[in-house]
Amino acid sequence: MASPKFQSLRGMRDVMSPDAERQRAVVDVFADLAGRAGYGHLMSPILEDLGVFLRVGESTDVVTKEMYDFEDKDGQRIAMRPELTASVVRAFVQHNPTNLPWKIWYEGPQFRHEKPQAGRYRQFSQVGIEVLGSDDPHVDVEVIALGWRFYEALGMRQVSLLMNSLGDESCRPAYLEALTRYLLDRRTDLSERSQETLDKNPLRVLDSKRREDQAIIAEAPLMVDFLSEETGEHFAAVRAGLEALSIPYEISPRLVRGLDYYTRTTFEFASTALTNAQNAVGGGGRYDGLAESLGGKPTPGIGFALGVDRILLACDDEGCFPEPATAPEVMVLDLVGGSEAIVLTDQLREAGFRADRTFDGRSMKAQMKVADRSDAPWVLIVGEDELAQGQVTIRDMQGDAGQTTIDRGDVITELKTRLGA
RNA sequence: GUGGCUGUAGCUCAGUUAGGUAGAGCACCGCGUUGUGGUCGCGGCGGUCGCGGGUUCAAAUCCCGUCAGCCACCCCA
Repeated sequence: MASPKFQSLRGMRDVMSPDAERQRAVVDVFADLAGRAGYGHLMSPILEDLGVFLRVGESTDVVTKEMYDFEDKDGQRIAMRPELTASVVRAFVQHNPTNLPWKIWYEGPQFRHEKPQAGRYRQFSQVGIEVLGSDDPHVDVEVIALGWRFYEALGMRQVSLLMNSLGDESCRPAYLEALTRYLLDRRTDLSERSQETLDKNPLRVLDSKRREDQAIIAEAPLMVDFLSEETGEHFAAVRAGLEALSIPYEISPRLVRGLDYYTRTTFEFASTALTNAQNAVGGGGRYDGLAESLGGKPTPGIGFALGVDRILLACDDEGCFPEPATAPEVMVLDLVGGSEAIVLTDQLREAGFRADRTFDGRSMKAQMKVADRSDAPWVLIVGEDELAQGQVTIRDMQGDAGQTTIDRGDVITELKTRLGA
């Protein structure tokens, strides 16, 4: 009886070598950039109390329709995090750090029960930063600039930065009223879907891509025309900062982000190298009311999340950020069995070399093929003659040095010399 | 969640139109050197044709269902 075969769940995949090394390298680049900019690392749990996310978006699909949630063995309502900002703010409120602004970076998997597609997975990975405790527009600039520099560091060139301000409580209500009135007047001309959206969150009608909505959206009142003096100045200061850094951006007055908590500065990074609908490689914004809604003191905050999986797809299209090399520096061939090869390989690794070896006592020809495929530049051959003489043969696999037999005790220094040259 | 396209060896795919009982290239293994890779030659392993059911003397091929991937919508990273 054959046992049933299993496969990974829908929308979830095994990232295998060398893609996995590449993904980790992306995170390493980000960690370095964020660390040098004064951001500490936060590793928060993948599971949170369901309430953490219910607070952040009653009209967002991410929270209302796509969340993996369940009751655990104690009967507690648990969610697998669909995003990380809410977790970070929960951690901020819980630990109440006193040295503000609190700047952290993070990385890790998130879960959304969506219909999968290239660049859209049910388990996906993001890197991001959050800053809590300051509403200085220069914080906005720093955050956005860090995202921009990150794409640059990966070699991405086909990224555009879209900027908008969603206003705050001083001006958004007036705008919402104007927008709602405008849309209600044209309600029956809107798509069915948009009519539903209109009832829940009029702002979101603006990012409909349905044809029948486009004419109405094009004429709709814009938030940027309703910004209060203070909010308008804040936005202008952010823009001036980006200009001072020569970071190109585009004002996108209909940019509305999916999470409800955004206020004032919002932005999105879109890849023009990605031809499918999933072309957003990052996004973020301010959420000045979120800490309070999670039980903390009123605290301004801003951050972004960048999609690692989509970034790598964009890198494939742009031909940038290749997989890191994983080849060993030296391969050990074992023609004699016994313990000589395991000891030699262990010593090489202890000495700091990337060292691998062959197994299974196959023919020398077969072992040479394995060594060749490994791309190791040097091969060490442990054969009967060598063993008897206390020697090892070193062979050049890529250059024209051929092979020579050296004393067993000289292997480490000899390899250092050859790899150093 | 809605609609559409696709699913044959580890990988990329042909074969599906006109049902007759499975192929190529690459990869892998072995031989050509009784201790030597990359090129070349020869040989070989490998598939319940996504899965389940139906029609038929006969199904990779036709029908139904189901699962998965992809595309658009939606959503968003």
